[in-house]
Amino acid sequence: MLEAKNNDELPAIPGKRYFTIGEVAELCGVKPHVLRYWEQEFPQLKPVKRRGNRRYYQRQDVIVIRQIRSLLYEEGFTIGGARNKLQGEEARNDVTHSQQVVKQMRLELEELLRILRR
Amino acid sequence: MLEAKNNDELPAIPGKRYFTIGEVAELCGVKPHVLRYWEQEFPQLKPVKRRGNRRYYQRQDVIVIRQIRSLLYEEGFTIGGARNKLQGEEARNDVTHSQQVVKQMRLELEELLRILRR
DNA sequence: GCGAGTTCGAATCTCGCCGTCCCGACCAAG
DNA sequence: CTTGGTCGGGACGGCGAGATTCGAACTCGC
Repeated sequence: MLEAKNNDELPAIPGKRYFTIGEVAELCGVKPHVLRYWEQEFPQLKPVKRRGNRRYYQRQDVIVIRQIRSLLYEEGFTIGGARNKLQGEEARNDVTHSQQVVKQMRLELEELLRILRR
Repeated sequence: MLEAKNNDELPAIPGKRYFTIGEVAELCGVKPHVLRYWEQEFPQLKPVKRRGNRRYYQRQDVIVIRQIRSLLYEEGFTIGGARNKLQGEEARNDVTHSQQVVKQMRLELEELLRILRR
């Protein structure tokens, strides 16, 4: 399991469509049971569920989880505060969200560049 | 004692120089023992003390306390989070930073384009 | 300068947020 | 079919953020 880290140090999100809870846990540095708990606390976190109620997270979910993580562990919000903040955050001029998007985009571009150079 | 309220509904700060802890408690809707507790938690909160270690708050202190109150009870920060936010709350020009990032990205994209054209 | 009310700090107590642990059962990939 | 990941749910726990209690020291109106 990943150490508790700054959000910036988390790995790029691989280019696949779906992730299991364990993969997301690795990607976000948050344990699976915490992910299940957050799911109860954040209405905006709703992974697809399939047979046996297994969760399948998409890239967007991973980004949301990283946002939550950042609000809780870096900015120092309570869960309620983070929930409200996320809620009222349809606003795309939110800085941390933009940063996330920009960062993710750059990572993908870099990977693309690597592929192109072969 | 004042009800738990939105910060906006708190009374105006009277035009005097010094306030006792009880007055500040009224003015801010926060109990005296909480004010003493916050004093341990927020280095930026340092009322003058006089004979018998009695606290005398100035208008500036009242304003700081209302900020803390808002961060904790309205925005949903933890004490640590509120402390950091108060701390780093200066000359924080996020907009220019984002612009910086976007500009950097465009440069990278242009380079990518150049590579693709070869 | 007297007495009612306020404030002092330190220690102790409370409560619920935010997980943690454990469980037997279920599921997916090799 | 085996192995290891995942399921929900209930019991458990640390600790963050106050709340309470105390006797003593102080302030202020009269």
